[in-house]
Amino acid sequence: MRPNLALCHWSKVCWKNCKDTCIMFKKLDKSRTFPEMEKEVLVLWEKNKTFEKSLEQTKAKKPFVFYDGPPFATGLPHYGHLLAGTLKDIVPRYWTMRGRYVERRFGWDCHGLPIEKLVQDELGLKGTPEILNKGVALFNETCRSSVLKYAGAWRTTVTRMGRFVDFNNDYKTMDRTFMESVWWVFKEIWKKGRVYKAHRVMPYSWALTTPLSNFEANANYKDVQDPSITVRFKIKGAENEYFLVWTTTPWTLPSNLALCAGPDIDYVKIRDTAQNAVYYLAEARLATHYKKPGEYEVLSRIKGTALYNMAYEPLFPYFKDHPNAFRVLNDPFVTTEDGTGIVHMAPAYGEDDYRISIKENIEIVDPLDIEANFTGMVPDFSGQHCKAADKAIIHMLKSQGKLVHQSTIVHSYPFCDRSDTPLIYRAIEAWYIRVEDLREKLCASNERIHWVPEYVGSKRFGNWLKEAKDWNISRNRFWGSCIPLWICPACGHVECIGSIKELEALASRTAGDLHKHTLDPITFACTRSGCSGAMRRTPEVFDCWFESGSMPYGQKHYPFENKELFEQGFPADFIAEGLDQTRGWFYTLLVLSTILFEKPAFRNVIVNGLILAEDGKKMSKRLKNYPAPEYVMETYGADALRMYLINSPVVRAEDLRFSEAGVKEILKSVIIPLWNSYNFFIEYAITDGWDPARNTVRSRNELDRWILSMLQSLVKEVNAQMESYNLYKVVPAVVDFIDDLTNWYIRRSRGRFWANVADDPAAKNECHSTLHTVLLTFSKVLAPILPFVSEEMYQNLALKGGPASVHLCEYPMADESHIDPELEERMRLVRAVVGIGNALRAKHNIKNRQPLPLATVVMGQREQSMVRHYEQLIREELNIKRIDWANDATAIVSLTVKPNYRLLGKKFGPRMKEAAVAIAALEPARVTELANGTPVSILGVAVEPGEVVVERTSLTSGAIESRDAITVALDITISEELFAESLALEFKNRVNTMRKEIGLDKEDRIRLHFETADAALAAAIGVRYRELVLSETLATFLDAKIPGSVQEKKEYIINDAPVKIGIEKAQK
RNA sequence: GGGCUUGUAGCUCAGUUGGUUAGAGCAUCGCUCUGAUAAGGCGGGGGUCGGUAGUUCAACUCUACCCAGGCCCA
Repeated sequence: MRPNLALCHWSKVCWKNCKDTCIMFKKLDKSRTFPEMEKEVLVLWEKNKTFEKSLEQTKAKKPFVFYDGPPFATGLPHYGHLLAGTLKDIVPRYWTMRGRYVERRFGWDCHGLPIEKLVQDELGLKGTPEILNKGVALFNETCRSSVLKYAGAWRTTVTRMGRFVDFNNDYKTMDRTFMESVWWVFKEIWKKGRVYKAHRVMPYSWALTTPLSNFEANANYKDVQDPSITVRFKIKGAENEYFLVWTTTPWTLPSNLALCAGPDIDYVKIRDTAQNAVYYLAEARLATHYKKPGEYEVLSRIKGTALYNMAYEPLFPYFKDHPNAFRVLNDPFVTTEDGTGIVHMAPAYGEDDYRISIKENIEIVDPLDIEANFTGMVPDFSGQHCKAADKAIIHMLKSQGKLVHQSTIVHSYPFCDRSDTPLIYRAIEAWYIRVEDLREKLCASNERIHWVPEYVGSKRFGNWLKEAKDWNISRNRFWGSCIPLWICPACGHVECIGSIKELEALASRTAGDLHKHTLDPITFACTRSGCSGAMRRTPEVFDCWFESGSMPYGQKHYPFENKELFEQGFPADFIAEGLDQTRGWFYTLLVLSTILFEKPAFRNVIVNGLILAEDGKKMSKRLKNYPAPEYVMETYGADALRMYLINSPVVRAEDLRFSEAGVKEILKSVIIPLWNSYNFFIEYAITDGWDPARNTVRSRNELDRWILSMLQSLVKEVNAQMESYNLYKVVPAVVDFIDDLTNWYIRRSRGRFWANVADDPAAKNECHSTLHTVLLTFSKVLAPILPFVSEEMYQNLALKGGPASVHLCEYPMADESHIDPELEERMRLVRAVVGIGNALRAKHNIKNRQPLPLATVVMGQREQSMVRHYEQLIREELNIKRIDWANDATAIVSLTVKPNYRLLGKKFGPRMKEAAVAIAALEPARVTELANGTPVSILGVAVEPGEVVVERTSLTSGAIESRDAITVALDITISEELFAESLALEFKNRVNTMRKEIGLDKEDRIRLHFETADAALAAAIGVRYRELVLSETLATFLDAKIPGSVQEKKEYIINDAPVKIGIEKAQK
């Protein structure tokens, strides 16, 4: 890594006697961008097999189990995936460095509607009949070959993000081993008697010939015009009396089997004067149906309960002999918001219809085929599509005098998201897992999970679990794991298969692929003795959430392989997914693990929020309202993107408006300053030929000890936050540390780095050692979050013979012996004093280069004793000749006291206001006493100094400012001498600027020439501060004349006067 | 409609068990520094803490209702 060896600059003073050569650091290439650097690091990892090595070297260590929630690879990864990927990288990297074995297998979700829909489009197949017609084999094989179409692109992007994850040893939900484990899971549940078959009314797409989940049905509501008709049902045994019933789905009327009234609703029996008929309807609905009071006459009033069991004549003859049908039922779901208060029930086509009818022992009838055409059960409309039959049905009712009113209604109606056809609600036979009786156990499992943020687990997820519903696990589709139930058509016996071996034994043949088209042909003799039927598999496939929830078992092919390995590593230590998985993966993992093992499947989970576009809308390719991830990574780098993401509210499950400026900001506030510090160190280490083997770590210098203390405090803090999965608390701590490092430690240490080695080799070694230690440790601290820049730094900073990558290092643990809280406090005070001084200069418009004669610093005795030691430092920072220390500021400031409400509020309670007035009114002498530590009595209660806030206001208009308990006063009188010094410093600044501009190396000696008409300036430079100028500009010669032979000439302005400067490089 | 959640400066966000001058970064304006710099420092302006009502000596914080956004569910 470091090919360039150079002469050891330390050879004269080197106590290790390395004499001729030292290993040098690699000089930084300033033309290289961060993305370019990152790509080189990727090549390095690839070449050195860094990820593989990190696994290898921890193989024997305690596992830290991570489950990767599998994404669909039917599209390219977006920011949501990158965010999840970042979390899934940072935590495992961290624990790897903490010495745990973290297997990371990438997972692919291969089954389900997204891919089926794509393939349907690709093959031009509209619905189930066309798929069956073309052949399930062709369809499924096309799915198989298409599902990983984007896998390559995923791998590229995920790798570019820096994620260490195993793509070679990945898992796919379509793997035969995975699918076999799914069978095992299902059979375990079957054996526990939790599987049952039932009807359920669900949204149904006739175009796709499949039921949809409510969620899918909600995705596409449209305003449509539908018929709105009121029909009359003739009451049995009464002449000319009818129930009035309203519907917007006339096609369900042929399947009508009952009516329903609300038990507590008031109904009226009226005579319709125009039609001369008697009608029953809800009293509350009268006004809607009859505009004028004269149109009807009320005969009697009755409760809904009185209508119960009244029989009526069927509208249509198709099911006239249906048992228990054609009577009025009661249920509180009926409202009087619309219609007539009497609801028509077609049990196959409405959720309430179904529920109430089943309770009343009315079996459903469903005279529609899979494409929703009427079958021969309804001969009048046979072959007509249900929606198309509306007109003919209305026509027939009208001609038979059963239609009372006809109009249309515009309402919001769900459509199939994929085919854009209206959905119908329809009873579908499906397989269920009983979950409702498990609610308590689910909650108990959930108690054992550490959620970040906490509320997602306790509130959102907890509430959901309390109302868990039985789980419909079957889908009438093709490309999925098959439900392993074989049913005998002769006797109805059901056999659940839990492994390939079981199936092969029963079928006396080998079973290959486990997908529908290869599995369904496998039949076997009924296992019930005496039955000669041939058992066939039930046609449904699993809900793919069942597979996702089976992932812990499937990826390990448990229990067929890896039995012990799995059991040791279950539950997983960590998963991370989006908030939208509350009802998805989080739920299915928990349900299955609770049924199987009465445990959660994971111990810790970070839930991330949604990433929106900067305009607050969803990211949309069409709207182009967000920058492409590739562009962001190639412009700012993956490190910047990673840190931006984890420093945002998304890691607390809140939304993030993605902002390119935010990524740039991370670069500016973290990565660039870090890089500059690193560059600073390298420059001087190279200049001095400093060898990291010489690192002493401990230093006598207070500034060194301070930054080392701050470093160890940071390490402690970062570990604490990482251990509790609070990733969002890490970046602010890091940013603070970078500020300490660059704006205090390095700035204050420049002089030491610039000094000659020979002057004090030990001191020089201490500052190199310190900064080296800080940067090397810091690179390890940052490694999980900024894997690239930390690697780049590590490669250059690390000692030979150590781990080959920062990602193979042990994570730093806080060395408490370096932490010195008092030192940290002292430095905080020093920086406060300097801060006030700088603020005063700014306020009075005095440049830092203008030396000032005196600063008076007023602070408490204890604080003063902590800070006085740093007088030299403060003088340099503030460019002040002398500091006077004082602890009584009464001459320059006035004191006012205010109560510390938090403390005194408890003491005074309701008398607080009174007390506040009394405290404010204290006489100056008392205030001073109090400020100096003497308690005072307020309203008869002793008030301690700590219970009040003392505020200082300057008495004079001079340069005085107070913050907290510190007051600084600057003497801003500028003597002729100080002014001359400022001129010299200005000149020095111009020369050094010029040195840089003309490309001189910082060690080059120069011959310096200048010309100016300003006599004071010329005197300051050439005479009074001649030595200062010479040494500060590395000049060997200084003359107030520029000979014509000088090539480099420039003109500058100092204090309004033009100055010409000429520089020649001096011979060594 | 229900559960959860968010609303604080132009933008992105902090804000302890309620405690009185509501903070930071960015942006903006002014000043300034620079022999590590893709830089840095100091200062100014900028807020009825989504709204209303209540509890309290005291509310950004607690309660109720309302408004707006989000996720999940119906």
